Amino acid sequence: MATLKEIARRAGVSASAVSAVVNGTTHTRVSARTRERIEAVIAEVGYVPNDAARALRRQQAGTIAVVVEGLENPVYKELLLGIYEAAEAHGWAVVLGDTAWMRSGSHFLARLLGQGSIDAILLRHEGLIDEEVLGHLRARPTPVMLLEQQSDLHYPWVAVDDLMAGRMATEFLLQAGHTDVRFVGGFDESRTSNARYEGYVTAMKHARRRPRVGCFTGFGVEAGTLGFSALRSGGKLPTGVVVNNVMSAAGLLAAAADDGVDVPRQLSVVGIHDAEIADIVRPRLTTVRLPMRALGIRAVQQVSALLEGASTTLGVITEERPELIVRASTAPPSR
Amino acid sequence: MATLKEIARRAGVSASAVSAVVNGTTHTRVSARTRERIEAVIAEVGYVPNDAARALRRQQAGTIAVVVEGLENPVYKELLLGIYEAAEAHGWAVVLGDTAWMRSGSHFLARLLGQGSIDAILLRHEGLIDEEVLGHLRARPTPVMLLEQQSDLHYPWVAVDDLMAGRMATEFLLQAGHTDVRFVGGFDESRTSNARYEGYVTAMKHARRRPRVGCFTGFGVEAGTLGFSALRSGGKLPTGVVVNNVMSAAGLLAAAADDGVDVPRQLSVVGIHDAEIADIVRPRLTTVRLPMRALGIRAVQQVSALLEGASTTLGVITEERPELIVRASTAPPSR
DNA sequence: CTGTTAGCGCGTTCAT
DNA sequence: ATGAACGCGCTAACAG
Repeated sequence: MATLKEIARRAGVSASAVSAVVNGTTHTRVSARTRERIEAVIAEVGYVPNDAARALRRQQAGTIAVVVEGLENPVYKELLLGIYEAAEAHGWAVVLGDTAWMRSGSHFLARLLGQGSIDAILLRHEGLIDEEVLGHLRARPTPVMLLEQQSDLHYPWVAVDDLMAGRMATEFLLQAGHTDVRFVGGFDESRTSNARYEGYVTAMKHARRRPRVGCFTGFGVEAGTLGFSALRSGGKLPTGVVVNNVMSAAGLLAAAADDGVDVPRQLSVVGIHDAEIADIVRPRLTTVRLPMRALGIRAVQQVSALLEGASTTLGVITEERPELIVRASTAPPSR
Repeated sequence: MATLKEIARRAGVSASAVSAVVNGTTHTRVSARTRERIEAVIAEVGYVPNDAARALRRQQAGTIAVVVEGLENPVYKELLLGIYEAAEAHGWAVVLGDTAWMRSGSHFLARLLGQGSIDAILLRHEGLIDEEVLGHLRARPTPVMLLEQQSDLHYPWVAVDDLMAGRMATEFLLQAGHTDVRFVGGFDESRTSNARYEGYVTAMKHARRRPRVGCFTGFGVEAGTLGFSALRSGGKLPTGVVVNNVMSAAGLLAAAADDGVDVPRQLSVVGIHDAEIADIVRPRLTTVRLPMRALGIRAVQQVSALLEGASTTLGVITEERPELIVRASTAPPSR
């Protein structure tokens, strides 16, 4: 490949002149004529700077990594969009990975841990990462920002208002006249689950209804089917249920259908998080949309500030609130 | 951060000795005693090699990029798993991106184009990428391997047997007694769509049934709803339909339900590609599972060979065949 | 068996 | 306005 030096040789100028043209630097000034010459040669040869050399010299790679748990989960679509947009605006490329890849000894982890190719890491996990891996990460100077999760390791974090989301979902059912509302799904070491559940409890207490202990069955679709079984086997079915995650809500819906339970006439379902799946299933799912795009943007801003040595002001973002999207899986109780 | 040189200084040895220990090289041999000293210092200081310097020196980054169109599509789950596993086995880290990020001028694209941080690119797109971007890519020496797509730019490619998949789906319906079977979804510049459609046509002709011109409505969920409308407005509804993509099939199912059409009694639906969604919707979708994991593994092997200067033997992989997964969206025709 | 040396490609300071 | 020289951190060939 053509190197900077090669371009300089061909254009009959020094390497620093080429560098100045490529980077628009003012340190080394160059006349309009030589600039044109250089640009012509660059275009002709198809020169592109070597990122490794640049990263080494500049001591930053211009790339941030985003690692999420369960990449195939559609709820990340908006988040990634926000991250990508903000990162580009800040001059960064973003690369993605799945937390499942962060195994001890993996090359993926090595890339995250080793300096020079990744400037910062945005990490979205559910508290299921190997402590050892987290320890490695902690030992490195690469800034890590947690998305939707807190850590006892005192990492900075940003999150949407999950408590509010849980509360909104519950209040919606309560206001529709439901009295027996349950909370299903999630994982008790997860901040999001706890916050959403807390929102549920808050809303119930506020309405002077007795909250029931949440049934934390996990995250995926199967968490919904499991959740439904739990409700089923727990005596009388409630008339309303708030599900921790839209995928689980879809699973619960499917289980209800298989069991002959009519949604929404016998059971109203609200899922937290909005995704395309909500419009695919029948009945369409009522959901609480979370401002994931805003979260992504905010995360990038924070990490940018962090990289520039700023102290971190973080936590729950407030620029945009969760939003209830009423579809067909909810109705007033039929009795 | 601690550098190699720093470790050498602290351990009172030369840099090359440290390098040898870190990399397990035999070029420079080192005694057990010094090795222990060095390892102790490394552990104490928490030294990790600088990837940028390594990449510059070795002239390879140890990272391959995978760029897919519509990252949120669940059909990539298996593919990415295969790629990740194979890449790790070959000593590579893999980073992901979405084709939507490959815009002219984006930093993401710059990282793909610039040498030193990415050794090879695995690209899965549907023929919708900017020609200009493709041109840039072509001008670079970084190997590009196309997944599930061919290109007029003579890139090497690998794909699963999409034709077979289309054929299997169609034959299944035919054998169940259907005579009016249609093909819906996809995009006429896409190799996958064309291959699957060709499979449909082949099966129909083989059964001496008249294939109908495919209705190429796109890829997503909306392609299914659009497809259903098209069938609806085209006179008598067929009794069976092969849908290009499982997401579109789910969309078609939803549209059918909204229209009061009973699946599978009035209409049998087979989706190509298997994904969790097939088990979420009701009725559950009959699908043709494609060996995406095998495809990912093969792609990595190919690109590895390519990087080592081998000539490329490629095309449709045969180590694993598509597989019909019968669920509840198909039945014999009711008349 | 060990240390010295010479770059990899680039960006920047300093001297011209 | 321009070029020479140095070093970022690492590896591999070579000398001891």
